[in-house]
Amino acid sequence: MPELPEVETTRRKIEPLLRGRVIERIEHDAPHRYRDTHLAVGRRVTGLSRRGKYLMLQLAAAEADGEPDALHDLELIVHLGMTGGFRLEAGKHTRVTLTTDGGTLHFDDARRFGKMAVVRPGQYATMPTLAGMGPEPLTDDFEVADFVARAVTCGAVKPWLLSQKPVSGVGNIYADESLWTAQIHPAQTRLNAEEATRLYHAVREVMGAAVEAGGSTLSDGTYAQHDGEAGAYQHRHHVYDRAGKPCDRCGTTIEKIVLAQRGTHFCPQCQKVQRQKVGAV
DNA sequence: ATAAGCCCCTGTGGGC
DNA sequence: TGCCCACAGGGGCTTA
Repeated sequence: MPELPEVETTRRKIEPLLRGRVIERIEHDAPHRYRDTHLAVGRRVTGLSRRGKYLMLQLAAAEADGEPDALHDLELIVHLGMTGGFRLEAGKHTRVTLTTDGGTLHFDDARRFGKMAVVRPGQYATMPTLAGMGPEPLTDDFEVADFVARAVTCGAVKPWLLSQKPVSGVGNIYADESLWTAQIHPAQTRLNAEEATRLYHAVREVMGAAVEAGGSTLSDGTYAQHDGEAGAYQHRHHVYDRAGKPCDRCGTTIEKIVLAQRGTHFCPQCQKVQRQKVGAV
């Protein structure tokens, strides 16, 4: 469930299970994927936060006893990858088992693209995407003027969004949905101010609505939350996984292409590539 | 410095 | 039915 809305939904749902708990064991057999997890043992989870698609558990000495302003001296970073998620029961694809004084959570990850690491707070040198993460789309840190200025020189706009640099947390689904909303072709380069402004507002609108809906869960239920609850935003997709169906805005058949190795869905009528006029006033 | 390409993994579904 | 290929919501690394 790896885009911002799904990660944020996961954060909210597992927070009550973890906040204030002391980690007793973290079991797995892949130390290169789940780095330094032994450092978390014996510490108390004082809070759960999120940056882009990364979850972080704030850890403090167990004696801190859940005080909100306890000095947390380590962070457990979790990235769900493509297929990662927490479960109450162990399953065929359980990769990590996290036991606290309040119960057990299983990290399931069929494709094993998920990662964990225990680090000093803010020490993200081994995670370059996290270290260079752009602003959160739903906070005031995400500023239209800055976004517009960067978009003027950007390469193909969809890969640019996926880079996590202009804004954090946008993945394949929400990139396609945002570009449809803004009526911009995913392969367009160098947006003008008007286009970039539309895209800025589209990203905020789409991400906000998706968080509110609890994210997207595909029809096979793969991306349901730990308690089996599904998100609802999949019912509001306009282009993602809708190739061959009519555009909700103009009725033209939605197309699917491959762009930067990712499936890309768009309306060829509403989202035409605009060539910027050289020397335009 | 930035961008494009390949790679890491496993499972599933469609086409033959 | 069985096999093979293509594809799947991510990110890191190498190369140009």
